[in-house]
Amino acid sequence: MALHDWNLTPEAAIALQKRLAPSVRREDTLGEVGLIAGMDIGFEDGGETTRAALVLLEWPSLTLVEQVVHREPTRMPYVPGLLSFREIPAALGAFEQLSQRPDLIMVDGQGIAHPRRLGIASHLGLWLDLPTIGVGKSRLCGQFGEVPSAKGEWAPLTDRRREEDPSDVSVDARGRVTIGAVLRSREGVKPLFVSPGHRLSLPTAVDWVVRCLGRTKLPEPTRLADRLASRKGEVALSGQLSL
DNA sequence: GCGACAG
DNA sequence: ATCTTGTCGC
Repeated sequence: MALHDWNLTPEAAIALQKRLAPSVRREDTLGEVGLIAGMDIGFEDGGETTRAALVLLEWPSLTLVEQVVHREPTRMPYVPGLLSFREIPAALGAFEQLSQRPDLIMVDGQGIAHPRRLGIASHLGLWLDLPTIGVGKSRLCGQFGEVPSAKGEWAPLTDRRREEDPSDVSVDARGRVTIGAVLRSREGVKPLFVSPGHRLSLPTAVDWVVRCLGRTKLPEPTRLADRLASRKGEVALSGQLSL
């Protein structure tokens, strides 16, 4: 299927997610990490234009080495659970302009913390066959208790087991599985929802997000991508170090 | 049938 | 996500 054939009905999109979800890898397959990408989407013209922003940071300096913005007409509406079909086409357009392949990608949105375990981070990871982490600012599904107040600590995000979950996942006494972490990325601020996208485990996903944290709520990769996607013009070259 | 609902 | 002014705090 071509990139632009994603003119699916909600039913077809859901069927596709169920078919793809089993291919998502939740084990660590990370190699040496030297480049980390951050991806986010923004909109213009009241939503008619989709703007994909991509930043590439060098690890461990977290120095910005490349940034890309790609614009194209919006072709799908926002539907909870089907976000990837609306945003991935533009994201891929941005990746085509990137001169280097990242070793890890942090995406604004959920990974497997999704009703069918295929949030935008997982879907993008599958498509690019690269390790991805979902870094959401709010919850899509799942339940969680009180989140510790110290930076770096987190509470598990759990959900009832779904057919899309692997046969070997650990299920608790109540038939629930852990799909992500509600992370305190900064004291006194609403927590982040971190979940594995593709090719890495939850502990590893949380580790990388924490390692990329500065003084702000969002880790550097998505913080810079966020800024590039929201503000107009390309504003990331300098004045990036908030560490 | 009644809520919940990434960006 | 985006539309928007002022305001609180480091």
